[in-house]
Amino acid sequence: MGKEDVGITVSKNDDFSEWYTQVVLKAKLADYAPVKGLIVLRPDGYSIWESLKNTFDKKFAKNGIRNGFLPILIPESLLGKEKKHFEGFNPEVFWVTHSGTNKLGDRLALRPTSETLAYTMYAKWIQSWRDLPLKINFWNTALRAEIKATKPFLRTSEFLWQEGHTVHATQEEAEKEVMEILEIYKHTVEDELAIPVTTGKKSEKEKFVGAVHTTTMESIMPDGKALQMGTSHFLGQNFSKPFEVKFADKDNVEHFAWQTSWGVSWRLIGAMIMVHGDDKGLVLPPKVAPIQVVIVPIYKNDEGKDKVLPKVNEIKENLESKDIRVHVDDRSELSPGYKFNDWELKGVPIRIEIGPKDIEKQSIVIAKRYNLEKSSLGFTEVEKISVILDEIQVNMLKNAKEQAKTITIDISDYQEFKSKIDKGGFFNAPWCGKIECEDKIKEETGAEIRVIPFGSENENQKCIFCQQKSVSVPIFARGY
RNA sequence: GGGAUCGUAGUCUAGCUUGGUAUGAUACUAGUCUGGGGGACUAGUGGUCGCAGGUUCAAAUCCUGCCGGUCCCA
Repeated sequence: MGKEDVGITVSKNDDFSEWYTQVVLKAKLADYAPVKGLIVLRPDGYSIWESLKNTFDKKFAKNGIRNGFLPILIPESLLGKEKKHFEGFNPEVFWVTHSGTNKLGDRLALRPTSETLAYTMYAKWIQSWRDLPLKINFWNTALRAEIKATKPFLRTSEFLWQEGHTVHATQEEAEKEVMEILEIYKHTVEDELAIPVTTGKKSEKEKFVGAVHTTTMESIMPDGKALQMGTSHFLGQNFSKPFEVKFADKDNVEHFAWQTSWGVSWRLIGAMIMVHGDDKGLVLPPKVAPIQVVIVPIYKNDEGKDKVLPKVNEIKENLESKDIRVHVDDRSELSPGYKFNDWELKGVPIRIEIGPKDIEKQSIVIAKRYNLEKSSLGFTEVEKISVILDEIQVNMLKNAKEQAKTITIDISDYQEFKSKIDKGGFFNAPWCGKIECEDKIKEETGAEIRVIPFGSENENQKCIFCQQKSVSVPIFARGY
């Protein structure tokens, strides 16, 4: 492998798809498993997931949500209990048909999602209004067969996610929960991953099968395609009726409960790679970076080593005492230049260089990954690094917002829309609310309604397709 | 769902048309010199040529099926 093969060999602009795959593999976030459509998450990838998980757990807990765990197998009879829901998932369900050599009577599904199983249990656990609300979140994996067009983190047959399932006594309370979750999602993605999102509702056509309505957060990727970052569904009584999730109210009258479900997956990691990465590789937001600061010591001989290393360790301990995740790259067989490139490929937010010259000058060299800027910092100013990490986090979100803005387009002329769609982007286009127009637009342009942003209701414009009075201005885009 | 294309050491690759037991680079190991942006030299290690059948005296090479990767169109 020559110099040109160690790092990323294509430019993000020239071949986005290839670039993405190389970043995932070469930054060692994940690798392909022996079975088609499945990937193995490596420690650096899993660490990012764990970081997100920790943040979500804290926020969920504040909302009164606790974690539980569901088994992976669901009997066919249960899965089929809510008919629409079943039809929606059926093509991509993996089935277990045998135990050893014995054929099973009732096939078992590898969960594509757990509504049916969770609500079977909920029906047993809920009798009275005193049992409500019931709010449980499950960290697990879901399995949905992806036969073609698989992509690490974005389209895989098994993916890590969380699915939350709540039960409420009233519709209002359930709808409020849906929105609170969406807010948690939005803030977590923006604050931790530095990715701006647009929140709103899915159209009838695009909503979760089985939901009354689906709220979503969508982001635009640098190649102009939209990515669904997470959804929060209001299920109404669509599941509580077939699954008999009932409770006796204060007046002792039995009611079907109101439910929600919601989830985000490791797709968020894919989004982070796409939004922030560059031609040198991954760029990690400090908050989720497994290593936030890497120190590369530089010396020529033992004499230099004796001068440099004590300072390196001192700075390392100093930073660790401030809860900064630090790593010293003391590999002796590699040149400093190699290490610089290596850590840039892996996306570490800050690199510190300390060599004999720095010892003399009583300063260190700092290189920021996200903008590749180098500067120096006096020994006495080392504690500023935690502030710099915060600045990087903020600036990354700011940059991502600007990037998103440049590929978001207000449009009202259909011909113009058609001519521009191939380049990708978020298109804000007025719509009459009819599924016929939505279908036609998708058929002719490949673009679908990704999200009807909150507050985009608008009756003063004309539908971009049929020219009739608009009801809202959704975001149309081609998606992942 | 339809089509195309690829698979040889950790990685990239030559060889395949015209069958004769695999080429080079890099990585890896050891040593010496090096070290502030992908270092140099020397000596080594590493391969059931994706898998399974078939044709043949002989298969990386020809044939069939399967597995896996990638891309294009619906």
